[in-house]
Amino acid sequence: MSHTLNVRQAQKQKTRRALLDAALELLEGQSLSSLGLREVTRAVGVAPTAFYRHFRSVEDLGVALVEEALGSLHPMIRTIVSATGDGEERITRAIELIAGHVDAHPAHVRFIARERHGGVRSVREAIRDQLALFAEEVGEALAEDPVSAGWSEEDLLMLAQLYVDQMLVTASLFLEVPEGAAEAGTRERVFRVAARRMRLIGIGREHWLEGVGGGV
Amino acid sequence: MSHTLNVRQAQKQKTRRALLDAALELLEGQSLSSLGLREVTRAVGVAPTAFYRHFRSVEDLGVALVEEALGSLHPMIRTIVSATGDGEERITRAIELIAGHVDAHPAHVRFIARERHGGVRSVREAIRDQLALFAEEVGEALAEDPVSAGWSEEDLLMLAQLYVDQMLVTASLFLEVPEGAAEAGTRERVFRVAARRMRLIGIGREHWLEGVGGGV
DNA sequence: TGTACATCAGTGAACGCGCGTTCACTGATGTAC
DNA sequence: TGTACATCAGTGAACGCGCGTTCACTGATGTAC
Repeated sequence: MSHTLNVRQAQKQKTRRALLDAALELLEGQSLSSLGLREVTRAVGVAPTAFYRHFRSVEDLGVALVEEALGSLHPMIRTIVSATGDGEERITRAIELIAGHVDAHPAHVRFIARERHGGVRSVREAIRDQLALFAEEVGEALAEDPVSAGWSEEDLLMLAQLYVDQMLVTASLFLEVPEGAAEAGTRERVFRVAARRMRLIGIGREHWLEGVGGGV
Repeated sequence: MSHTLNVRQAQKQKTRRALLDAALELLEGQSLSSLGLREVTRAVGVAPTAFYRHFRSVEDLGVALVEEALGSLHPMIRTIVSATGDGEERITRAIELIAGHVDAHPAHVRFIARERHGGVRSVREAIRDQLALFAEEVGEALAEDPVSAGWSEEDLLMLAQLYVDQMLVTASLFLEVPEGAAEAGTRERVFRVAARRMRLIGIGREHWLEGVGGGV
């Protein structure tokens, strides 16, 4: 037993976590490309130089945050796509899950929405790649649904990407809901608009093959 | 005639334009929240202090860029929504217009995609407000289409927002198409995926009232 | 048209400040015997 | 268990640099007479 309860490694992990958490919090009010190394270490309470024991640069830390933020999203997607029930039930359940996820991890959602098109290339690419994996996974789940009988691979992937996109759009709409007295009303409105969008896409899905099946 | 050909004003406008153009170019590789005032003036070739003759701050310049970038988008949207022809023709034409817009104003498209969820509140709000106006306008245009007979105000606005969103998503996909030999193929693929998405939404639109009209 | 004064876009020096990175270090934790 | 040495996460001083902002200025353009 050489590495059980290694105090040194445990402490290092703790500092690393603190750096990631502090960065995520600081990023609620700015973009990654303007986040400073000293800003992060100051928030944690360690010397600036300690940063280099964990990350090469702030950009590097950003890539680590992508893994974390999209990692927390992954199980939710699996739950949504594997849900049973009729269309309307599934839509309601999916949006509830999204709203719950935004409540649980608002900083993760904000980070992904902001940096998906943000100013740091490596972070953009990491997000793009992860979302492509999500879409593939959703595509595979869709393929097993009887509604998808007769769909081409390409059409399924298109639909999957649309769903993943909608999920992010919906999540970032919930993020903008202000806290306070009027919150409930706005939140309800976001919920209804999101449900309508999902419903319209679902209807398009049901009738997709009607226009294609003709004498081609 | 007191203000015809005012040389002073013309010169001032020219410098202002140069500042906006330089900023837009610098923003291809970073976010507004990390863009420096000195960086912009250096690119233009004026003293840092000259900046203050035109903008209070970089944030202020950012808001001006929103007006400009979304201003260039506005006529395109009007053209798309007022187009005639059958569904498939209109989709093709719309995507061609979007691709053409991205070619003509890549920096505008990038700026909006990046700062829509970026780190500067006033710029986010300016973009949100302008896009809400676009959606309203598209909603009004949709209302006049016979296909929209029987649609509620709320449903029309939802569809309009979905179209505006898709337009931006499509534009930012074209933006990512690399230049060079393989460009044509990737561009073609973006075109096809975008067309499929529009088609699916269009099909959802055609059958929207079928599920609602029941005995409720 | 000519002159005397006003305006104001752009200048350039100066400021205090926080930045990222380097370096040799310290001292607690880990390891070998 | 005790001792002697190795490892390495975190320190703190120091660096050169570019930042945003202030200020009094200059000199071309505009205006009044």
